[in-house]
Amino acid sequence: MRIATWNINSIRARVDRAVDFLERADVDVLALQETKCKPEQFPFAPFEAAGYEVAAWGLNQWNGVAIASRVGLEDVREGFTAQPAFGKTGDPVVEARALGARCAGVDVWSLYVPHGRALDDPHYAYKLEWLEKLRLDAVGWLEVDPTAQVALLGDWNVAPFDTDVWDMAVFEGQTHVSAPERAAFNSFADAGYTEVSRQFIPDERRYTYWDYQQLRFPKNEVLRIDFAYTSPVLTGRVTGVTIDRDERKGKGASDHVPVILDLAD
DNA sequence: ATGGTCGACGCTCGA
Repeated sequence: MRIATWNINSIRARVDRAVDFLERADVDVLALQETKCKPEQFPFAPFEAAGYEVAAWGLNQWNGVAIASRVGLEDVREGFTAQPAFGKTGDPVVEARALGARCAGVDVWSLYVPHGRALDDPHYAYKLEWLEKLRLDAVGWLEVDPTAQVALLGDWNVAPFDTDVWDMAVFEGQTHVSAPERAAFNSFADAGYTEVSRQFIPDERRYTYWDYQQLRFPKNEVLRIDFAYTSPVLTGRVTGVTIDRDERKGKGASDHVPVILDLAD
């Protein structure tokens, strides 16, 4: 089985790329982030024509997560327990940043971790709380069933190592590289999860995100921020991980590329 | 040529 994660940066702008990718890469389950639409706007038909069921959650033009599967899609969960809310003005809202579903016995989570914006921005505290609450849930699932097969897939908006950014000098005092963010990210490993993309691709300069600004793709000014944590039993099934850099090429590319996990049957 | 991006509910916001 192959499962993948991809921050698609608008599913409506890139549905053809998404379905082409599923077929070309022979992917069974795809976790999508930044779909940027409500379910009633989601282009389900091309996925269904290709043989995939889709669960989608979105509240407005921001955020949005979805899971496409051709191996079953059960027990869909919008958000996790105690997922924090955020609102710059007005009442805080639980944003569409986490969607879970069971696909062929694997609890797949599509995660779009808050960006943080700046170290002194309320969004940064929100990001840290969001990760902590997710960790508590992830720990709880393994307490209930230590053999649970859980995949925490998505855009984590954290660069865990200095070599995950093209130039640390540029990131001095910025989000994505701060010690609290890195500690929050690493706490999932303390909880028994393994970040398998690093395990299988330990090489430096294997990036997943090239900002559109400042010609960062041709200049290779990039980040590694898309990751896949797997629970112990699922980690034992992972036979390989691929970062599909080619998906950043050409007209109409997302600014992120897919990360693909191969699982033994 | 010393700049240069996208996507969305877009005269602006978020990444």
